[in-house]
Amino acid sequence: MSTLNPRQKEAVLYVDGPLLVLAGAGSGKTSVITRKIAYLIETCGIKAHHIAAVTFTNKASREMKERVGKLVKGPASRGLTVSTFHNLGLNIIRREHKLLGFKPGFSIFDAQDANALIKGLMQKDNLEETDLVDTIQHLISSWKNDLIGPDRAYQQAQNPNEELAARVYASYNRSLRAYNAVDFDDLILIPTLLFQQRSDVLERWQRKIRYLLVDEYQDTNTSQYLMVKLLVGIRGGLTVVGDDDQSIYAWRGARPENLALLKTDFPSLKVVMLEQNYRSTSRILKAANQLIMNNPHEFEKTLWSEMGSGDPLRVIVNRNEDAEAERIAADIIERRLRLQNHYRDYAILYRGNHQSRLIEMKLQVNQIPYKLSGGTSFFSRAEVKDIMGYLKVLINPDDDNAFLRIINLPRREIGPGTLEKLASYATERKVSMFEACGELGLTQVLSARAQAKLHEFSHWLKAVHQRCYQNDPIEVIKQMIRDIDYEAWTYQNCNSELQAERRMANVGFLVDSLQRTLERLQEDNPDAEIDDAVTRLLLIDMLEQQEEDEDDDRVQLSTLHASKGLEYPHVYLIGMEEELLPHRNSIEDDFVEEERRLAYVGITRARKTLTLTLTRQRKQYGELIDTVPSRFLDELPEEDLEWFGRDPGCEVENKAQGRATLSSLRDLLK
DNA sequence: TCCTTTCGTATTTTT
DNA sequence: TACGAAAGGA
Repeated sequence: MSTLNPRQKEAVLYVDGPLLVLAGAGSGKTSVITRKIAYLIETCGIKAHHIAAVTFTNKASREMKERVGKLVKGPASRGLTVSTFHNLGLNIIRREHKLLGFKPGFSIFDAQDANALIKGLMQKDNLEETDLVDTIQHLISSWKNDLIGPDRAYQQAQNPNEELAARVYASYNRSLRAYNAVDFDDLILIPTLLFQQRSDVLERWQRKIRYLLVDEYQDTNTSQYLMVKLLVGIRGGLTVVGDDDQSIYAWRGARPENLALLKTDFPSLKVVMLEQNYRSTSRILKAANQLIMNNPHEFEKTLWSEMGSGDPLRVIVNRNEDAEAERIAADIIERRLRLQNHYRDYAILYRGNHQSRLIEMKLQVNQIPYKLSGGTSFFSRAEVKDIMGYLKVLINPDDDNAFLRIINLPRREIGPGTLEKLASYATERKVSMFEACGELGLTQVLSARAQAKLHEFSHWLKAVHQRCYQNDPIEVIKQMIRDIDYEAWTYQNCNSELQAERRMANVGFLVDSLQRTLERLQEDNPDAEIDDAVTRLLLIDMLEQQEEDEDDDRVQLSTLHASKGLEYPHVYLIGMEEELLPHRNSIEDDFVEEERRLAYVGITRARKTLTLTLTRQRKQYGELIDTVPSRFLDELPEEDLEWFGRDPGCEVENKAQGRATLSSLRDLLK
């Protein structure tokens, strides 16, 4: 407790009612949450299994678990819930699945699955507007986030497109039910609706969760907020931590106004402000403060630190994006040698993913190791989807979506014609496609050959399913992957041997993760079965875990969005131009405030130095465009900025200097 | 079924 | 310009 400042202490000690902690960037909010959990357990005598801490990402929840584990030793922390919103929702649905009418082992549809399902539904109804699939998917998701059901969506529809989307929404939900599946949004929506409708169930959960802590509160959407409100009830055992200035996810349904709403919903709300920053120099913070002052505020806050004033912020103007990338590469090489530090101390942040390409190229040329955040997530890789498809069907034979993915993979000579007939037969009989495979009525519609193929497949799968619940399930699954000779299939479908090897490594990693997940679940609950583990696995992004093992002295490349929550000694914020940051679409739609927060997030990632770069000309859609410096540059304190290449003349000199430094450094290294 | 060509489009992304 | 998706041909 002695390591906390007075504000932080106040936030930890206040347990008499609902509390809002407005935690500025780098103000030690994770410390506050973890210490508060320790305080609740050790001093307030609240049992760990009555406390839940909720985050948005797996990464955040993993970090929090780790830090609580260090503070609260031994069995006292047993039963503590630290999880993502979605994982909490999943747990609630699992526990209440009977009441909700789900069979155990229900599937979770990710965005891709949902997209495929919507497309399929529209094709089945002979709807022409297949180009609207993405729009409709997005609309359905926002409706779900706003707790609007298909009926109300239809009533509220403003135009024919929305009407169509509402109709698709209804059949989409029916299909999910038929498949014994839920989508990501349902993981929050379904428990929330259940709580609204069944006060007895709500009370049960309120008795279980007596104190709730929520991280990154500004990122909650309407259904998440309602879930929190219902769970907390009148008891008021609630601490939320958030920062309205770091709200950068409004475009995907986050409601930063939920922060202000708390005041209305909990009149006794206490507000604590954390303004001391432990990360950045005061020059960086001054710039951040001055920038964000241009946004309207519900809560005024000003960050300060005792880290010294530090270097001025550099602003480097380059001729074009090529020069920008080169300049940064040279700068990193030069600084690393001069400051005797590591590649991992540097981060390059940008607005759009495409901006990383040129940078990557120049880093490669200069042999600077780098790590790209984001990219395709582990679960969207084809090989992972394939095996997950098998696992899904194994634990939930009703999942037609997964069934269709794997039925002909590897080739089983079951073509589209057969599948179409099977599908319509299954729909007619109101059974899943897998179930339909074994039915006798198929003789009427299918050739003997096609039927034999289907039989063969369904028998085999049924056998695997049974063995899964009798013997060591992981061994059974490994055998299954050998049975289908997935390895041969992979090698056949890859361009290079290396690619195939990587894919098989991913498959191996998937199975290992499944095993670890199962073991972890069985520690808490010896009855846990393979279906628990598979469902759980769907919510974990293993890419993060995987990357941690690799050697990590690399320059970090990241979008501004993905950089939230992280920090680096030296940050380059590139592309400080109008139309890029703020992005042109945001300017048009008047969302500049969120773009400003995005810039704010970027600036506050930096600990020691911050370098802002821009170009005079940039290629846009193949055309060379004269750029305008970002308005955000004008909003920074001029006296703390050091410009390079602002006048056209000295920029040439700059470049020459950069080249010279670079080549002399190269010689030096040889 | 695979490969080529053409066409359209062009933030941010977690679960 | 540069990519991915969809369509068309072998």
